[in-house]
Amino acid sequence: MDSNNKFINVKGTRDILPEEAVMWRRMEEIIRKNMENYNYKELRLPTFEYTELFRKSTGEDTELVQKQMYTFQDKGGRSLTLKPEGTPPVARMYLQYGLKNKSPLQKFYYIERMFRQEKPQKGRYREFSSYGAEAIGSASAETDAELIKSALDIMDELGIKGIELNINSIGCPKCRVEFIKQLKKFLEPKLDSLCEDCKQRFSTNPLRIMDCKVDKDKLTDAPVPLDYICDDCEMHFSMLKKYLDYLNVHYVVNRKLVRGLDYYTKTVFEFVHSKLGAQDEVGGGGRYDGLIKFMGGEDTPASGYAVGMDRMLLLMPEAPKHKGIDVFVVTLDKESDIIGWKLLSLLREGGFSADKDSLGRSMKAQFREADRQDATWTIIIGEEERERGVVQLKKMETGEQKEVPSDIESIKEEIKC
RNA sequence: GUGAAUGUAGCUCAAGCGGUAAGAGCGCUGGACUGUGGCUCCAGAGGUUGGGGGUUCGAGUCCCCUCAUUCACCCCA
Repeated sequence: MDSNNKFINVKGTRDILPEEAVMWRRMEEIIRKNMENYNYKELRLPTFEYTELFRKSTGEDTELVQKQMYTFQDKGGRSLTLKPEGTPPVARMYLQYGLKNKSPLQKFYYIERMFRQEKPQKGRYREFSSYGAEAIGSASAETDAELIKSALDIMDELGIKGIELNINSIGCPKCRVEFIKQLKKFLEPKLDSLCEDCKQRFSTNPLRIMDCKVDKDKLTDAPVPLDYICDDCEMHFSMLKKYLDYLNVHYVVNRKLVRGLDYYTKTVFEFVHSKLGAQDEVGGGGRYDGLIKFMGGEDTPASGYAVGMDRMLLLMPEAPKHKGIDVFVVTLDKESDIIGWKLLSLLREGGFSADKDSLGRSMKAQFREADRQDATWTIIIGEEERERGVVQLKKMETGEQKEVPSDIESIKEEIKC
């Protein structure tokens, strides 16, 4: 409640009113259609998971786990967390149900609400929606390119222009050891001049220092992962670029791109758009070859991404109008109102969207309502019509009106075209 | 978590240096047109100016606190 003692929505949550809901539905339909064209199967995730799942898989040292999770204890004393991202639950489901046994490559997508307790601002909410895609079982750069292309297809079909794709490779655990050694060597002499966060990261997660905005001037000459990646990773990255070229996908290699979650290996990428302000990332993802094994499964390569739907919505062109209803029934007296009420039900049964006044309003007001509802037809029933067993059928756009027998079949015949 | 800006009708916004029932447009309701929507005209409803405290003869306006929103930092979708 606010201080005016009225109920309002919780900070960081959003109410979606009918006009905007039309946009959301369209977005969801386009996501589903495209992901299924790519043969990804829909998964529906629980709203909350054991806190351990995220602590372990997302990474103890990540910003997300340290300060953004909605964690609570249930009455059984379990520590639970509202899911802040989709990849760990998907990986858990993959393992829990032994899905590798169905086929060595499993491809999933989901459309879900996520929860992170951050200070809200443009494009950043505490409850937000994202869709994601995960391909578990393929080590090929072909799969990375396929994932990237699926996101671009969706944004394209939504009418979003001006998306930029950044890609990079952060190497595998093997080559990262050498890179981190070099990075630390470079940073050590400057350590005192770095910001507080970076001083902390130096020991916990030096990779993250690379995309620090405060210290970026001091880092222009810092080593980047690409300089140290092994032959295998190098090969993977050049294959990725080749596959993207095959698809005519335009990309920028951003050598400083790293991601905030611990499980990424090799390929990382993000989609950005300048219109979004500070939160310019529409979506991002990468390869996470170590995660499945780390979570107790067999050594299984995997790759995936997530896109912020709230942010996509900000980029979508103007809202298509809510479709109007087919028929609005106008009645002029009490007895006609009963007839109209029964007719209304028959129209709905017959597959037409239809409505009538239920507030006892004047005829003029009923017509105004019909207009507001953008009704294609109006059916008028009054004393005269009742006595003669007819109704007036008016086409709202032209104002033409004709008399039709009052049985439902005759009416349906007239309005179906 | 830190910083800045902003809170006036359902929405978008007015209200000189503090000055005497807080206004407009849109929307809503009704009427002009007593059985026909949109256009036009007329009328009406709707506000403790986010909340609390203070200064003052007097506060929407100035000060303090608080809450909310927005944008940015940070981080990410």
